[in-house]
Amino acid sequence: MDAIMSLCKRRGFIYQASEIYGGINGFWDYGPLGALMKRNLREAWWQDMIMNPAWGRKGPNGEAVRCVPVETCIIQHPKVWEASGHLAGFADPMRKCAKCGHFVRADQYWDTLVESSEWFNSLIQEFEPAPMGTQTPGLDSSRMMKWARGKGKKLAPNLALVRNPEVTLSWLATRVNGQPNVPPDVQEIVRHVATEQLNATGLQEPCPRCGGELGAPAQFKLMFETWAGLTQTDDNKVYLRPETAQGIFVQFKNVVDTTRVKIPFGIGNTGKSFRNEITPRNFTFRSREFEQAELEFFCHPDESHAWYQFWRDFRMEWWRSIGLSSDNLILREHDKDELSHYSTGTCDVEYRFPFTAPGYGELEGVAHRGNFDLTQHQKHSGAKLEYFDQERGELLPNGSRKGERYLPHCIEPAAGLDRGVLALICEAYTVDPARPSPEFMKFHPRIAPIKAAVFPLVNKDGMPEKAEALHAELNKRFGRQGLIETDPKQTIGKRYARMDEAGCPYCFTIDGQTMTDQTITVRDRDTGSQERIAIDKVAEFLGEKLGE
RNA sequence: GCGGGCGUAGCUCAGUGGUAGAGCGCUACCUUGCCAAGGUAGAAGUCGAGGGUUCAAGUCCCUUCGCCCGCUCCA
Repeated sequence: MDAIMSLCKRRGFIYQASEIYGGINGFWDYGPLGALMKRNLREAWWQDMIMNPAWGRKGPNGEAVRCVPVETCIIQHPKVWEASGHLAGFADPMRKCAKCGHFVRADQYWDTLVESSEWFNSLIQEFEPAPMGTQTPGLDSSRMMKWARGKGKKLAPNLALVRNPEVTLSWLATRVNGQPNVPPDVQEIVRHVATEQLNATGLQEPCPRCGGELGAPAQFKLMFETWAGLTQTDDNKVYLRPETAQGIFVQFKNVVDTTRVKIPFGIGNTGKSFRNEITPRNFTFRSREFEQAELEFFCHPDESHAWYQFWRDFRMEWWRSIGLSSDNLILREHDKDELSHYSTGTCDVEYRFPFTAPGYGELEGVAHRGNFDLTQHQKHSGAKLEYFDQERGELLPNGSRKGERYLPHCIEPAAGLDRGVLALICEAYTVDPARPSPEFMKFHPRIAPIKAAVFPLVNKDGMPEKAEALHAELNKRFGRQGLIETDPKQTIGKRYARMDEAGCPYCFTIDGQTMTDQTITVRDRDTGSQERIAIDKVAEFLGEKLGE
């Protein structure tokens, strides 16, 4: 991975954001080649999902797949995120241990303690089992003292009971003798052993890991906040979207009402999203600002599972078609218990990145979302989002249908473009020590930022002029798709090697023979092999390779 | 947030408290007739940042930022 990151920097694929200021955690910029490559990926998605969805295939309903685009705002009405569940889901109250910095979800505190706290499970064995019909375990202060000085010291060094057993245990006699009829339960006992100075601090709750006292629950803000308006008041608070999908759901009705689309159809949206990841890591894989390419495909509930399978299979095939062809790419269906209650299927397209291996990292999620989102927005906004399907319902005497009103179900293939670029880079990166240029990038021609290069074999004898003419011709025809390079300087091997490292699939070289018979050599990046073709067939050759 | 590692030229990395280095790459010229060939010259550095110790700090100490790894988290 280090070698890949180093190449990314060296050749201008990916830079650290704000690098001259020391960088900023969780943000990355694309250099010239990276920006071209990402554009190629976005463009491929756009072509194959919006302009010519699923390569013109028929869907499970037997008709061509129809999709339209939208481009929605990063900032939406705050209620959008309330309705979608992000505001609640993205802000789990967490408690932080003052001693070791460990985080615990406040709502799962006791479960976490019982399930995963070593010291708690050790300490509890020092209690006598509670007699039948009571909540009170038998307590023995000398056993607890012994535990505090032995096991406790190792397992829970910051627990009050361990730091100061005499003081901490002093409550015990008072408490038990004072209220013999209301014996303490386990939670109360735990609070007491975490409390050194009852009068000063009140009862405390211990960290499941080290026993130190936990702070009050604090909101974890996973959404970026800002203010729409000049004053930073709660009234003006807005959020940067954590996913592009909600913009689609919110505009669903408008698209239906204004563009003559008919169910089933999809709405696509690409753009930046933002999440305050707790731990941005693994190069660009988990960034705080990232770009998504999402399609929300709306269909009748009865057809939804068939469409789910359709998109799941197509998306897998699509990633393969642009270069992720090895078995590093897998499709993982979520288990039944992993599914949301409204979903009948979700899968991830996953790639085995060098930093996840032997595991996999998610590239794209294909989710059956049911009508969850439209239901939520209908409820929160009060707007009617139902679709009136004139092709369904019982057959009327006049031959038309009565129609059916329903909330469509939705299949969501949601791809991460930055993760896509990263996977394509990892997949393309190849080292072959047998080659003169051992390090090279095997990009699919459709994705490659540099599409071709034209070289004079040597910089004299009319070759550079000839090369310049061919370069101009190719550039005119293919320059919109990507870079067409040319370079008359230095030895041919060096120029080939440079192109290999940038992932340029084809080099066309003018040599002495060109002068006499009007042929040039084509060098294939992956094999290094060469063939001669006529100079006036070069554009045709390249067009074919680029999939025109 | 914790623990570990790292941070010196575009890249990979040397550098013992005492003048800032190498290889590759890059630029120019020469040479060059198919795979990072050779020669000559050149440009390129806030030694991550800030503070401290010292006559003197890339080197020692403290703080901080970033990257990588392991925990933790991941709707």
